[in-house]
Amino acid sequence: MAQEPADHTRDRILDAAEQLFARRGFAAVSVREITAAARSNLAAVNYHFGNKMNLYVNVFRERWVPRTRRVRLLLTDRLAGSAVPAIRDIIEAIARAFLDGPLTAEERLNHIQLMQRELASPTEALDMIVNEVIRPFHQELSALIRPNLPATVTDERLRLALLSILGMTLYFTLARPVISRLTGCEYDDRFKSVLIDHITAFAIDGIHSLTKD
Amino acid sequence: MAQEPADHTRDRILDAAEQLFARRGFAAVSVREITAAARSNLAAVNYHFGNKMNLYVNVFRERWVPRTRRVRLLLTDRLAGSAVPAIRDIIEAIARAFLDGPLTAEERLNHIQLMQRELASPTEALDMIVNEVIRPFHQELSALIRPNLPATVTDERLRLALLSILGMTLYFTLARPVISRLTGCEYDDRFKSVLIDHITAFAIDGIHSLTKD
DNA sequence: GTCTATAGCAGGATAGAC
DNA sequence: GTCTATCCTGCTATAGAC
Repeated sequence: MAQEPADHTRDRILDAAEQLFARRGFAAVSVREITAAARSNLAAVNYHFGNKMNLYVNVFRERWVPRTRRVRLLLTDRLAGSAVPAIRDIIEAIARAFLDGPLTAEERLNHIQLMQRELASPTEALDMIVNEVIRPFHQELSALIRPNLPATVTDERLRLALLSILGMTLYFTLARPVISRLTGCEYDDRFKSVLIDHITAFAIDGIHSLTKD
Repeated sequence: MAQEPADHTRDRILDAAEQLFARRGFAAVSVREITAAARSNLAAVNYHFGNKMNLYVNVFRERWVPRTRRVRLLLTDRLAGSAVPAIRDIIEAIARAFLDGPLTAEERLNHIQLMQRELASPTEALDMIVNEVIRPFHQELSALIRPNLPATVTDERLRLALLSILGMTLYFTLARPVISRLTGCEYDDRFKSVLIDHITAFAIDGIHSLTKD
């Protein structure tokens, strides 16, 4: 709500807050740390956002949600070449978006960790992102996959399959601390492309289960 | 380290701490809350565990780890009927263990939420449970699945497939706040059995992808 | 819009009586 | 092993100068 000049302090606070909330969670991060990282004054959070919780919600509003728009546009652009994209291309695009998408490594990490923390401790931010981002995203993907399937497949089964694809992909991202320890693999370019290939192959055959019985 | 009588206060603190840490996370819970819930004195946490962090780690040591033993025994018992259990039975047993296993609903929720919080903010507890529980569990499951597959399937691909099955299953549990909002479904018995059937069918066909190319 | 200073409180931890 | 009382640090939030 600044008059006309860009409010730099406010932006720096949002950036610092996103990073810290993503890495360590709402309760573990203090306003002092955030303002120090943003090279601003302790009182700035209260001036610009009222209180700490409102800053947290605004990280989702002004950083998390806009970023999903970018990812989604790129994903649908990539699929826009054909009127009815093949299932293989849809699945690979999903996997790639989460593991190796248009975001920088740091943005992607922030994004996924914030999401994960909302799953663990839902706040009012979760209702917002489910309604504004996740639900439309699911509907869009369902509409893309639907023409590839026989009409006998129910909407519920399609939704479960889509959740499974997203689930596998997200798990390979969220469970990274465990998977790195288990496999000894860092998430470098080689391992990420192995994962994308694996997810695509596994899910294509998994989808076939929908067309049986 | 009590002399001979069972140390009841210590147990009540562990129970209360597990519940609170699982629901809201380490940083968001105070020692005061824990001791109040355990109907014990504020100083009891420091007396029995030294400090708050050590209490947290002991929740994993004395509650989380032993519980996995129970689940694992039951899972392998169920599969012990046949020398080479069919893939279908293995997958279904895995899905059932996480969604509808031998634990009470509250135990299962505590268990999964604690795991999720370690994924989001790893502590020394994560190294312990990866080494003592998760790695042996993966190895055991790999050994069960292996005889069902052609020898041409590499260990790495088998491991990725196993991670995918566990990933789907865990995702349907971890992402419950989102999935309930998206689908409007509560996780009642009907929905859980739908999920188990879906995961089993999807993963069986997904596994087929290993035997191609 | 930014700063200093501080109110006001909740947190973890401990000392020492019982 | 349990309790009370208390220390002291760190927190959020605000008042008010600039």
